[in-house]
Amino acid sequence: MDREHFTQFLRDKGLKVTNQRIGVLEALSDSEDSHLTAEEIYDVVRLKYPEIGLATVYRTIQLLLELQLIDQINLDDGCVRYEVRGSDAGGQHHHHHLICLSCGRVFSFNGDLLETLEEYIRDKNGFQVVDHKVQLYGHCKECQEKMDGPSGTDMG
Amino acid sequence: MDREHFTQFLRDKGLKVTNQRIGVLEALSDSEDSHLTAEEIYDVVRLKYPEIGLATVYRTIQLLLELQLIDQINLDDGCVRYEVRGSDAGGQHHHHHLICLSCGRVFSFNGDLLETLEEYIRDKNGFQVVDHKVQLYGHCKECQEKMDGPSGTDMG
DNA sequence: CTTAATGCAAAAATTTTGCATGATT
DNA sequence: AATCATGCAAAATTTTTGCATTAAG
Repeated sequence: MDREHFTQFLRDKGLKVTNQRIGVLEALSDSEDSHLTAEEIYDVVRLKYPEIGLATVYRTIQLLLELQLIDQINLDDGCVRYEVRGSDAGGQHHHHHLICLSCGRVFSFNGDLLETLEEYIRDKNGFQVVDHKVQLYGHCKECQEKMDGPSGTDMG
Repeated sequence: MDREHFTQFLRDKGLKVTNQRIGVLEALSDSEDSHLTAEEIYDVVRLKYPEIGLATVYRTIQLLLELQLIDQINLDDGCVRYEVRGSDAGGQHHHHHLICLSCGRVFSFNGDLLETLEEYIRDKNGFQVVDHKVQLYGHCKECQEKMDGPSGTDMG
C-alpha cells in the first residue's frame, strides 16, 4: 500500500493522516524484507521526523495491526517484529520465511503448496483454515557452500 | 521425555537434578497441548514446590531451550509461550498448530505434507530446510457449526 | 566439601497509559 | 473551533541479574 492509498484508507475510516503514521508504515514498506522491531521503526522514522516519540510508534503499530495493514512476526531472535502485509486479491496474507540458522538472514518466499495441506486438514479435522504462518529454518545456499568448503575437497 | 530420562539427561550433561527443573519440565509435559507462559508455568510448579521463584522459572526455561527440550511459540495472543518438543527419531520437531480464530483454542497436529514443500524449496532456492514452524488460523469444527446455526436451517 | 542452583530483591528492558499540548479536519 | 493524535513522563509489564543462601554431587 502506497502513501496515497494509505492516506485515503485513513480518511475513509475517519482517522487522521499524520506524518507519524505515514512514517511508520513507510519504514515497514521500504523493504519487503524489513522485519523491524518497535525500536528499529522508531529509529527509522526519527531520521525524517525527529520529534516522534516511542509511545506514538507503539500506538501506531497497534493501529496498523488493527487495520490489518501489518503483522507481528516472531523470528525467534528474541524480538517482536513487524512487517507489512502482502495485499493479495482476497486480502489473504502469507508469512513465509526462510530463516538461515547459519547467517541469520531471513528470506521471504511465496508458495501455494500449503493449499494442499489446508485441504487435507479440512477433510481430516473439519478445521477451516483461513490464514497461515510458516517459518522454515535451515541453511541458505551461501552458507551451505561455505560449510562445504570452497572447492568441495574432502578432508583427510 | 519422562522424569527418569530427564534426570539422566541432566546428569550426562553435568547439570544438577533439582525439583525445580523437574517441575518446570513436567508442567509443560503434563499436557501435549499445554502452551504455557512463564507465569503459568510458575503457577503450576508452585502447586508442588511453593518455594520456587519466578527467576528460577525463567532460568530453567532458558536452560531447557538451550537443551532443545522445549520451544518458544507465539500464538499471537500477545504472550510468549513454551511447549515440550516432540521427540522424533531424528530429534526433529514439528510445531504445527491449528488456532481457532473463533474460540481461541489451539489444536496440535502432525503432518508430513510439509516435506513436499521443503523438497520444492531445496530445488528452487537451494535452501536446506532442517526445521519448520507452522501455524494455521481458521475456524474449528465446533465453531463452524455454531456459526452455521444449530440445525442448518437457512434464514429468511 | 565443592560447585552449581536457588530465592529474593533490585535492575533492566519492553510496552502501556494519563494528560496537557499541538496538529488535522 | 472541535476533535483526534502526539510527546513526555510515569506506570505497568516482562525478563534478567547480583548475591547470599541452600542443595546436589
